[in-house]
Amino acid sequence: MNVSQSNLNNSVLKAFDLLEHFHPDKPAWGVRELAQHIGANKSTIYRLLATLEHIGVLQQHPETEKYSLGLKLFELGHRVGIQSALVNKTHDILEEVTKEITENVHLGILQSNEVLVVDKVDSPKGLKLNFQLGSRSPLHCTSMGKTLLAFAEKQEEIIEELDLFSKTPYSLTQKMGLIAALNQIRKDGFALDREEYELGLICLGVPVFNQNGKAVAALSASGPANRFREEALKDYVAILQKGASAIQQKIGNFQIKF
Amino acid sequence: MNVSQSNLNNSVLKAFDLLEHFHPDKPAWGVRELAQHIGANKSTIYRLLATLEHIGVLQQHPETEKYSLGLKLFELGHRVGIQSALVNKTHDILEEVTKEITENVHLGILQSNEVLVVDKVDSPKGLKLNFQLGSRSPLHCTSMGKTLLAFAEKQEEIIEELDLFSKTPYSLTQKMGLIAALNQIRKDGFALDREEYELGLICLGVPVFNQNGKAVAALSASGPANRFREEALKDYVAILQKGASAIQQKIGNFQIKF
DNA sequence: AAACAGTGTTTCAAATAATGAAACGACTAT
DNA sequence: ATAGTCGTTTCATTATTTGAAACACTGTTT
Repeated sequence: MNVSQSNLNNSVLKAFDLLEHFHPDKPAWGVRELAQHIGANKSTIYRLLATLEHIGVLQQHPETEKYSLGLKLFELGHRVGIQSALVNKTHDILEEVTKEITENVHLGILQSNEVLVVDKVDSPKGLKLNFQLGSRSPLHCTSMGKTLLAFAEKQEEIIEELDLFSKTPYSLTQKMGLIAALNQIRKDGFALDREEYELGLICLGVPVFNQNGKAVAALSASGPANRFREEALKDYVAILQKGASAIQQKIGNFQIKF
Repeated sequence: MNVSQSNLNNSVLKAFDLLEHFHPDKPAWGVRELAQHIGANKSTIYRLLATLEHIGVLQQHPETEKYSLGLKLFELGHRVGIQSALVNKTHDILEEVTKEITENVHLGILQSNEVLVVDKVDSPKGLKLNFQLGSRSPLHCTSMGKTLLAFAEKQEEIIEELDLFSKTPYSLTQKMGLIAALNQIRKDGFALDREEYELGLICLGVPVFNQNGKAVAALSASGPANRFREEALKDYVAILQKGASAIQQKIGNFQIKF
């Protein structure tokens, strides 16, 4: 029934496929509900959910009886190498950058043709963003995404696979335009996102190189468009680049293994 | 062969059992190595590892070919409810408490008879601790643990299950002594750990109640013993308790579901 | 050079576990 | 009462996982 790939373990694939459905937009599921949504048998889903609940990977709300992601995942997620190899060493730097730039600061890496947010520090000013830790954003319409893409080794390959959808009227939706933008970013050393991802939001990103000169992450600052002063761009870039080199010092030849 | 419980999915249980072996002390495993350690067949472990790698739950080091925890877990771990329901709302408060108390501040919850560290802010002073986010500590010899235990609903039940091992010469290893300490903690409203967990380390913990009056977390400050001033204890407690009530305001009737 | 010890990987019949339609019990609303 | 939910269990059928052995590859030792 399942198009089971080679000799991978089917049950394990199904279990993690299940977990994927627990995202912020729909964090809690009942048995039938989820079975129907996936298009699988209720019994199967019931048993998978029960199994995952039994080991704490899911937790069940005592009243609604719906399942949501459990503390075992919280625990495992914080053991991941990126945490110890990158974030633990560099969080302090992000704090400093945030203090100087007084905007929301994010650290992201390229993964599966998206930006994965691996660390962040909120702006001391009010406005908070919903770029959560562990969340993903598109490459073509974010400052971190464009930065990572501009310095990526397999740039062309990745671009071929991208869906250049229009997130706002300002998003780059044409391959040619995106490539031109990326060339400019490589020259400038930074990427600007003027409301390409969200109206009213401007982000600025710079690459973070490891000591082998490979771009392993992107550092960005984000704030409301009305607070952005064109003439201060140079200063913003300087602060971010100072942070990026500070990170470079700390991480040695760190690299994401893929 | 496996003592498979009721009708839980065996493969899923095995997969997560595998993942448990990737802890900070041994973050990378090869196929045979892990198979031998678990006492399972190489083929089985090989296929499980390959499956988990295929979906990004594990990643393989390009040179050593050993497996370690992957970014998919990072992503899932940060989606967990506790994150959005507790940490996201209260991290700012932890920052403030840290500023005032100028020591390492942790937020922990009771889970599986241990303290699970769900948020932390490092002291502005040098000395950092190795209480990582997502890590677990024993209940009987930590300030957060004793706090949570002192206000736990099923206190007696839990104590019966605890192994009161001696982490340092100061650890409480007798049931009677622990119970007496817990009674005192309930009276005082705070718990002190004087090198019970680690020599040279003193921690102070207070309970965090939700708006239904249930103790859902513990807030603690930790620092080197030689920096601890006996006469400032009241001030420390006051700062922590102020933070705890600020958290109480924010979390409503939040509760861990178990 | 040849034998050896160490990896990870594939094979294939035998053993086991997952599957799903249907029935069940426990609700709630009509 | 009836019909609609829900989660849960049953049991024969089906599909998958299993593991000893063989394989391919590496580097080391004889």
